Parts: sequence; C-alpha cells; structure tokens
Amino acid sequence: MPKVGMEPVRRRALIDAAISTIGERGGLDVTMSQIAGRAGVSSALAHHYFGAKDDLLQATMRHLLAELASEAREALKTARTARDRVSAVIAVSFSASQFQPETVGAWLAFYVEAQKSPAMRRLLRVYARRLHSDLMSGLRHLLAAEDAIVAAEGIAALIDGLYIRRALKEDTPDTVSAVRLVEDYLETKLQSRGT
Amino acid sequence: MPKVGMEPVRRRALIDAAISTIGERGGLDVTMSQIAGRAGVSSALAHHYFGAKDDLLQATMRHLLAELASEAREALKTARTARDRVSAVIAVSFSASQFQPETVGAWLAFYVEAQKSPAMRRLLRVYARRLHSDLMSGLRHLLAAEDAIVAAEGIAALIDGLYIRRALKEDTPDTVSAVRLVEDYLETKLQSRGT
Amino acid sequence: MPKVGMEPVRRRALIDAAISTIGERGGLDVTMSQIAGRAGVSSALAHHYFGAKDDLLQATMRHLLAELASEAREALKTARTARDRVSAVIAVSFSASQFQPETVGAWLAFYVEAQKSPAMRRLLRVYARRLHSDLMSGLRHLLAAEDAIVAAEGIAALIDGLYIRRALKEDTPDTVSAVRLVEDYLETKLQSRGT
Amino acid sequence: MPKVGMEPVRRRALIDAAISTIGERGGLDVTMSQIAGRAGVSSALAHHYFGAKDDLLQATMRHLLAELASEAREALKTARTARDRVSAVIAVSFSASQFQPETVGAWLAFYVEAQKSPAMRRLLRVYARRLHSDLMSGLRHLLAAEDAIVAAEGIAALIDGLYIRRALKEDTPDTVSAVRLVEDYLETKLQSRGT
DNA sequence: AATGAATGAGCCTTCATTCAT
DNA sequence: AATGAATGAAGGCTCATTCAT
Repeated sequence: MPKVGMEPVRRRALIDAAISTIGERGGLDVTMSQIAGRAGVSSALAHHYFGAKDDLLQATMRHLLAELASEAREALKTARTARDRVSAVIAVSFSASQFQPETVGAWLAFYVEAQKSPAMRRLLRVYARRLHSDLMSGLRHLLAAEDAIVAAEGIAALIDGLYIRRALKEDTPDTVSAVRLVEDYLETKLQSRGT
Repeated sequence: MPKVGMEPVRRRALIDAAISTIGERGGLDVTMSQIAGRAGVSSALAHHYFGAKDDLLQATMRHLLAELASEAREALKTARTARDRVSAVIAVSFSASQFQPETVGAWLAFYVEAQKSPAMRRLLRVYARRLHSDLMSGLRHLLAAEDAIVAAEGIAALIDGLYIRRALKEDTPDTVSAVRLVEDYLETKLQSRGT
Repeated sequence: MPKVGMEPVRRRALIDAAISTIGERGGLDVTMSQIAGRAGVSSALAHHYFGAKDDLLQATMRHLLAELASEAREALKTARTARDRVSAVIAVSFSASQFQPETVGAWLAFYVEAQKSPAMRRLLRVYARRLHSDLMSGLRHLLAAEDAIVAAEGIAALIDGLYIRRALKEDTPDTVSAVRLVEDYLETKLQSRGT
Repeated sequence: MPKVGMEPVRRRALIDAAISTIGERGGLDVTMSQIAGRAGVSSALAHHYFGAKDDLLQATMRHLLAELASEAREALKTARTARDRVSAVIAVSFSASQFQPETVGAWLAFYVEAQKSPAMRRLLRVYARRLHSDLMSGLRHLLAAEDAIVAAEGIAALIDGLYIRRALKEDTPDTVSAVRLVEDYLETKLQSRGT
C-alpha cells in the first residue's frame, strides 16, 4: 500500500532499526536485510534510500550524535551556575535515552569502526570536541586553566570507560552509580583546588 | 620437509599474526587467510591447529590477557609500598608493550566482540576482576574500604577510556600523559582522604 | 499538470534517449532508469508506454531501421543511373546521421543482441534483405547476374566490417575513407567485368 | 577428489567453458555460475583462479587471440609465395576452429565489449595490427604500396563483416563461400594492378 | 607437518517491474 | 499523464571450512 511522502518515515525507521540491530548484535557486522527486516521493509528499499550500507551506517551514527547534541543543548539551557553546567553534561551522557545497553552497544561498535573508517573518525572527533567544549564551558569558571583541561579530559575518559563497561552487559554500572563515580571525580578535583 | 615439534612455534606465530592483523585493520573482521598469510602459513594450517576461527581468536585474547597478567605480576613483585603497588598497576596498563596502537586496537576489538560472545565476555571479566584486585591490593591500605572501591572503579574506567581515545589514533594521549591523568586522579583521591 | 497527447512525444523522446544511452555506453546493458532519466521522465513511465524493456529496445531498433530505410528511399529517388543507385546506397550507409559513433555503437549492440533474440534477428534480416535488394537494383544492370550477387554480398560485408572498426573508436575509418574503400571495391568489380 | 596441479587444467576448462557459454548465449552477459557450471566446478573456484569476472573474460579473449595467432604463424610457415601468404591469412580467419558459430559469437561479443573496456580494446588492437601486418607481408610484394594498404584494409573489413553475418546464425555464409568472397576481392584487386 | 583444491552459504547491490495515488 | 514507493530475483564476490594428498 504505497503512499507518497514516505521517505522521511522510512529513513527514520531504518536508522532506528540500525541502532537497535547494531546494539543487540553488538557490532557493525549486521546485514542490510536484518536492518531492513526490522524496519519492516525490503533490503532493496534500504539501498534505495541510503545508497550503500556504509551510508546507512554513517547516517545512523550522525543521528546518534545529533540526538546527543540536542539533549546536551537542552540540558545546558536550564543550567544556572557553572557547576550546574558540568553536571548537566555528565547527566546527559548517562541519560535514559543514551545509556541504554542497545545505544551503548551501538556507540562502542562505532568507536571500533572509526579505527578503519576516516569518515566515522571525523564524526567521532566532532563529538569529542563538543563534549570537551561543553565541559570547559563550566570548568573554566571553577578551576585554573590547566586544571580545567585535565579535569575535562578525565571526565571524558571516564565517560567512555563507563560506556565500555556498560556495553559488556553484566556486572555493569547502572546509571546512578555511573553518574556518582564521575561526579565524585569532579568533586575531588574541585575540592583540591586550594591544595 | 616437515619438522617435528612445530606446533608451539606455529601456534605462537599465528597468535602474533592475529594480534597485528587485528590491530592493523582495527577489528575482528579479519580473514583467516590474512592471519595465516602474515604468519607465513596456509589458512588450512591455522584451522589444523586451532579448529575454528573463533578458537584462534579466543586463544589470541587469552594470550593478550596472559601477557598483561604476567607483566603485572612482575611489576607488583618489585613494588615496596602500597602506594607503589597502585602506580605499578597503572604503569603496566600503559606500558610500551600494551599501549601500542596495534595492541590497543586489538583490545578494543575484543571488547566489542565480547558483546556477542559469552566466551569473550568471560575472559574480559577475568581481566576486570584481576585488575580490580590488583588495584585494591594497594588501595586497601591507603583509603577507607568504600573509598578504595570507588577509586579502583574510577581508575579502571579511566584506563578503558584512555584506551578508546588512543585507538582513534589522532589527537590521542601518549603514554606519558595517559599515566599522568590517571595518577593525578589517584593523587587527588588520596589527598582528599582527610576531607 | 498532465497534458494530453503526450504519448507520441514521450515515445519519441524515450527512443532517442535509448539510442544515445546505448551508443554512449556501448551495449544494451543500460538500465531503464538511465534511459528514462535522459528522456527526462521516470522509469515507470517508460514501462507505461512500452511495456517491458525488451519492447522499448525493439522499438528503438525499429526506429533505427526505419530511419535508414527512409534515408535510402530518399537517396534512391534522386539517383539517375544504375551506377548512381549503388553509390547512393553506399553513401547512405555512411551518411552523417548513420555513421556517428553513437549510432554505430547502438547498431553493433543490436547485432550482438540479435544472437539471442529472435525478434531482433528478424528485424536485422529485414534490413539485410533491403540492403541487398537496394544494391541489386543498381548492380543488376551493371554486372552479370552471378557477379552482381557476389558484389552485393561483398559490399554488404564491407559495410558491416567498417561499422565494427568504427565502433572501436580509435584508429578508425572516417566517413570519407570508408566510402572510398567501398567505392574502390565496387569500381574494381565493375572494371573487371570484361576479364 | 582434489588433486594437486589442477590449476592449469581448471583454468583451461574455465576458459573453454567461457567461450562456449558466451558463444551460445551470444553475449558477455553470462554469469560466473553458468561458466563454472559448464566447466564442472563451483563459481567460487572460478573466482579463486581468475579473480573477478572481468579477469576471466579478458583471459578468455587473450586465449582466443593467442589461438588465432598461433594458427596464423603455422599457416604462414608453409606458405611459399607472397600470394600464398595472403591466402593463408584469409584461410586461417575462416578455418574450422575459428569460424564456428560459437567462437564467432564470442568474437562479436568481445568486439562490443571493447567499446566499454579499454583493456579489451587494447587486445583487439593488437589483433588488428597483427592481421594487418600479416596481410601486408604478402601484399607488399604484389601491389604498389598504397594499393597494398587499401587491399589489406578491405580484406580486414570483409573478414569482420563476414563474421558478423555468420554470428547471426541464419542465412549466413559458410566457410567456403566466405573464403571465396574474400579471395574474389583479392583477385580483382590483383588483376586491376595494371589498370 | 602442511597445503592446494574445492565448495556452500551468505551478503551487498542492482534492476526490471508493479501498484496506488 | 506521471511518479514515488516498493519488492523479488538474481549476480558477483568473499570466506570459513573441509578433504585428499
């Protein structure tokens, strides 16, 4: 029952299907048929809208990044103090929508893919830079310049590390304890200010 | 002219070839032929010694873990104080042999694989537990029980996070700054002891 | 805003597009989308007007043949002598409209297709017969019956052969030298009449 | 029942299968499976020995050319006079092994392919040049320089033209009449020498 | 001990074709 | 009149795996 104006619907459905398929299977070695099937269409249609598999995957990654960026923007908007800004960024990284095992699995898979694919690497770098600058927008006012940078790097590394652990699905940190761990790191950094 | 006693030699060569191939290509989607070729043998021989591809991959991961464990044991042997023990564990994680891009790439690939393969996941869990207990063997004497656990988890997460960043190959932390970041974290934790 | 009476316009546009697409790509393995796209319409419309791809291709070939026949008819009309008739047929075969690389490429592609498709073969046979009878309409008066037939066959073969060489696009005979070669053949045949 | 030293056997079988499949189907749009199947092996094996489909097709064409060249060399060896040399070249072009419908169909298909594939075009050019020089090796002694060149081009075009007609499989010239036609052309050229 | 030979299964991708609008 | 939406079928190619030697 074909209708007109299906393109955006299908594109979105296919990207969503890609995320969950990748997350569930835990890797980018998913087939177009699996993705298309989960989206309820034929694999030919996926090619029709996205071209090659790589293009679909990149679009998926871009979607993931855009979603994260949008959430971050939203969260920063309501943050009143510099301290709040930092916590907001941390919170978003572990928000319900981002820290689901499925999404985390997809993230990790993309990280690995970035080792081979310059296009993916470029996308991830954008994310890394934005995360850094978002963190700095708060830390800058709380710590000396150099300390702020170290703290930002530490927080970023912690987030990535917790994502990895989360992806392994067992014995993994839940949202709350993940946030607590990073916040604790931040807190000690802030308190050692005067030392 | 077949020789006797080649088995251990071939197994080792194949595992080494697997590590470098995986590290170079940045993923587990390497072919048996690539690995075997790099080891200078036919792919049939790889099957002869390891059975299936998965078996070779698992053996490779086990080798990686064993090497890390051995280095850690060695380092801990010469550590005199509790404080030294913690630094030793950190140092080993970023030692020359472990923190090479190739090896790091392989590690990351295995992390991803662990999402699908229970066998791999089990292996990684062993590593995580040992890392934790190695860290605790020092931290236990430096911090209150709960704080020690948090610190151990933080350090572990930081290490993983820095590995990811390293794998992306550009703009990435070198050995020295990676160690410094983790040590800095540790240091602030220790100093905030009295707070 | 659909218009009425578009059918002949579209059919013609599609056939023209087919010729140039086939000629350009040098084979019948062109897609309906390519043809339709060049004609400025959707591929669905091509099916609407022609049914299947084969039908469009056959219509294209028929168009090519009809054009050739029409040119020949025109040329023969103005030929005064028997000798002129033969030269007229030769000239048409290498006329500007027929001997363009694009058209030649299409011709050759159809020749190959004719090996598989009886329908195409039938069409080509019609062309071959007409060429033969056109040639004979002049040669009959210039040579003995048997010699005339041989000459007609020779000329026909030469034309096809020169088409092939032209299709290869490099080092190929231009219009003038092609005509000269065939005319030379004809001339020697005529002069050896008395031998 | 795998044995060693099968490579040359398989390569040859696959090339033979390619020729007959192409000749029979009348085009290069044959599948690897068809070719491999006719050779009695899996399509995977065809890829194993030849790489891509294009490579197999090029090898096939090269084989065809080599065979022709070899036959020509042989025939020229026994030719005593200049006149004999020319006839020998003509004879080879229509020899039993070359002028079979299957082989002729393959030739034609390759001609068409050459329009797209520079590699194929290069191969065909080599053939064209050799044919030309083989013809000239005789004609040079029988005609004035310019006339010899024209005759060589005429003969070559005739041969190609007769191949086309033969490929269409019906109403086509048999070996004998094809040779007669070309020889007749040659004869008239030689006799018009003094004119 | 080691390998060449061989294949089945699977994936990406293309394309003619159909259908509802 | 015209098209976007959608798919089934098919083909090229890769690869892990097996087997006889």
